[in-house]
Amino acid sequence: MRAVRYLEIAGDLRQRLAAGEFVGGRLLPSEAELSAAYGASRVTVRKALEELRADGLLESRQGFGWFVPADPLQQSLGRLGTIEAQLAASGVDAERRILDFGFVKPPAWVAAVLGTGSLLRVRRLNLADGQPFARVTVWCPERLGSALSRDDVGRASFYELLPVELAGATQTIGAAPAAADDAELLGIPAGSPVLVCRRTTTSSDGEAVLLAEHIFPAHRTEFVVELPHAGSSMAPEGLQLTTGPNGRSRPANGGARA
Amino acid sequence: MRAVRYLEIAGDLRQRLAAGEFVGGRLLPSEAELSAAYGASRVTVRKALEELRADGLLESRQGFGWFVPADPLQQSLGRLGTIEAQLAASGVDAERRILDFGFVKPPAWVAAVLGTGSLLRVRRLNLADGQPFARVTVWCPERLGSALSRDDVGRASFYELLPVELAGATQTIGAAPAAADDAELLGIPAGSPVLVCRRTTTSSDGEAVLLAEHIFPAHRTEFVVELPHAGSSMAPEGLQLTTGPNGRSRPANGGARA
DNA sequence: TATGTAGACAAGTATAAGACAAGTGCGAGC
DNA sequence: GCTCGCACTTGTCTTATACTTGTCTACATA
Repeated sequence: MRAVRYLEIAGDLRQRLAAGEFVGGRLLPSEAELSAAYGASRVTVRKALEELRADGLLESRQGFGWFVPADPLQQSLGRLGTIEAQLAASGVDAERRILDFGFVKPPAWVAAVLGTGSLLRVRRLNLADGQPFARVTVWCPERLGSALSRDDVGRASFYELLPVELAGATQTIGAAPAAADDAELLGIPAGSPVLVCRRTTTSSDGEAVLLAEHIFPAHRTEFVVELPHAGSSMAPEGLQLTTGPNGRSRPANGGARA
Repeated sequence: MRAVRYLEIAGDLRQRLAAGEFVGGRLLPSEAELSAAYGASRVTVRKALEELRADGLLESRQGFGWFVPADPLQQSLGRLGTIEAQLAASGVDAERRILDFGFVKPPAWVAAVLGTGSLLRVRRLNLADGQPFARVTVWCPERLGSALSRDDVGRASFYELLPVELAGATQTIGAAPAAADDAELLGIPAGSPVLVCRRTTTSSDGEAVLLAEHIFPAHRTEFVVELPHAGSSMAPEGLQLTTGPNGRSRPANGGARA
């Protein structure tokens, strides 16, 4: 089993961080010192440090050093409001930038919902006030999507465009490490957490007609559910918690980083 | 009947993978090493590896190596049901292991909701069929919590225990990298994504009486929302998307390296 | 034809060693 | 008070070697 040096060092530093060795506003040893201590080059040590930075465990300032951030990843919670209200209040324009528009063969998990036929796939980046806000992929059967142009999907929502009556939807909310391309589009480090929301919309005749995947950067986004009556169950009404079938021990992101 | 070499190798690798020989954020032996070990050419070994890649068991990156993917398939979509129903149906026992029970001064974000007075804090680990399932922290005002014993909270839920009438709740669903201690409890690597659900429950007289934080490993958990009518908005009914104040400066170039 | 072997090459990654620019902290000197 | 320079830091780049996967061709064998 091969080992990767910088991941080893990152793991060791992670342990030392968890042990509280560096807390208290103190700086870590300099890259040069760490390099000597671990017997690795500065490039390698740096990669390990970048790894921890991507996890929000460390920060650095040029000319100063590496340190444990004062508030490691909390915040961004607290003040709440609807997205529409926020956007309207601050007068920002919600731009939709189409990244990709075309008919493709769906991957397995999409085919399981919409069928294996050719599907219209639209990938776009939603911007709020110029800031990337969400990476969206919409899948739609060719039968319905063939009437749509690239300009259509940039102007209006699929709900308004599709010539079918929509009945209901099922939405799943999960989390995952950001893929490299999504991370770049959203302006976040690869591997940092993103909220993944997949919604299957069905028409009034019970057929799945739309599958949308929204990917939000976790540090800027969260969902809020208002529950008029608190149920006795752990999961609130309207929400169902599902567990995956596997107890697979999730490996460290050996390659998930890039 | 002639044996097909690359299928033999694939089968052997499958066993070794199932035995957990390679998990853990490390790399498999290189194709050259496997080639020597199995006495087969690199092309043959490669075909075996590709076989496992097709099954989602392995991934590779050019110049890096083969590794067990961070995301063990999606699935778990489709099969829906409440957590209670699922647990009951599969006959697993949902154990609650109390980690911590005591009165403490709340951190700022809790004090903002429940006040700055001393609070009962219960930290526990929820297990489903022996597997860690969620790390839960419950905060409760001393006035209400002083009547509860450690055994009480291990046996029943707070909803059943509190002598007040509960009116409603607000739940936020977000994602974050796992803290080191949570990661250890849940059996996942530190920094990997977790779903963070915080629910504030209010009594019938409008006072916040309970604050619960559930932390789920993202790769095993996702929320499902059933939406009878599809709204025209991007965010489904009952869900509001909120953006944080975003004062936090994320590392500008964290993982932006391609 | 299907399968396997052997080899070569391109492209990407890991690591080392070094150089330089730019930012920070601090003390000497004014 | 103030500026200046020095020491030290991170940020970024180059050069180089070794190793890895990705892809291809040529050939052997049943």
